[in-house]
Amino acid sequence: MKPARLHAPGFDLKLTLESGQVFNWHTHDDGFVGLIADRPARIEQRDDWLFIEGVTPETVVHHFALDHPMAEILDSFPEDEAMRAATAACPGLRIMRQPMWECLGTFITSSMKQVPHIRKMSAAVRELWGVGVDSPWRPLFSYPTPDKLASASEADLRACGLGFRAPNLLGTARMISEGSVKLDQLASLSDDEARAELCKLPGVGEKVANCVLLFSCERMAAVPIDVWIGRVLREKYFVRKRKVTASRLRDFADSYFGPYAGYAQQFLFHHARTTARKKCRDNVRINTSPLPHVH
DNA sequence: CTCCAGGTTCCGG
DNA sequence: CCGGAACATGGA
Repeated sequence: MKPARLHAPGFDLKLTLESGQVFNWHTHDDGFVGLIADRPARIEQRDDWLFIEGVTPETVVHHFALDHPMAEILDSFPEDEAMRAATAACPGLRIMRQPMWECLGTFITSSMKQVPHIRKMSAAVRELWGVGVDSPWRPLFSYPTPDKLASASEADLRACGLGFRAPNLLGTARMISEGSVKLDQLASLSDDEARAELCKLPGVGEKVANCVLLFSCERMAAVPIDVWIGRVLREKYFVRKRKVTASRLRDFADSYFGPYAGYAQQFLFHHARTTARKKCRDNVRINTSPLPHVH
């Protein structure tokens, strides 16, 4: 496929790929390499232009949701200080359109893990049971199908470092494989119905279900509430309130942020994480600075 | 060595 | 309904 160029003003490839919604892209020189629908792709951004190899620009537009109405989305957010700071910090961040099964599988393994760990576990699962895809840039592996994964053993998955998540991923793969939950039927359900259906799967609770709805089902109102978002909501919207329960947070998130609440969540999430990392670096600097000697 | 990480599930008030 | 605890693993 011929290399192509795509004008993508207001889009930030690096920010989008490193915002914790997707775990299977690799840096390659000044660009990124990964699979889109099992086709190897290399994308590099220079200013407002994307340089694309391996797939069509149309594929990139769809996968990275370059067609999302960002002006309308930003306009729909509530006006408060936390949202203003978060949106200002995240220009160009898009919520991608991921394949459902892969999104579900990786987020099942995400519980109590940091992003780099999730990437590592996911890579191990791909390399053991996925299909190797020829790529000019680096070896790539598709995410194994439910059928393929269903044939693995729990011990196999534990060997990938999944720990207690192994039986969850395995059990979910088996249920999808048997057809007791049908992912391709979710589209016809309401948000609540689809969420309930996903929650039938082992290892899938509200948070993971909402990740799947938001990142792979175009349900822009779905708000995954993890520890980070929980912290942000408590600090910014429940100031000095005692004992804000999880269901209270969920009700608030569902009613306050509007039709694109999932986008609001992703901006708040990324902003919280980046400012926390900065704070962490500052602390390290302070702690490692030489102590004054007292004689 | 200790602490905690994009949670879920089960159990006892 | 709500709070606690167990659940593996690895990196800081």
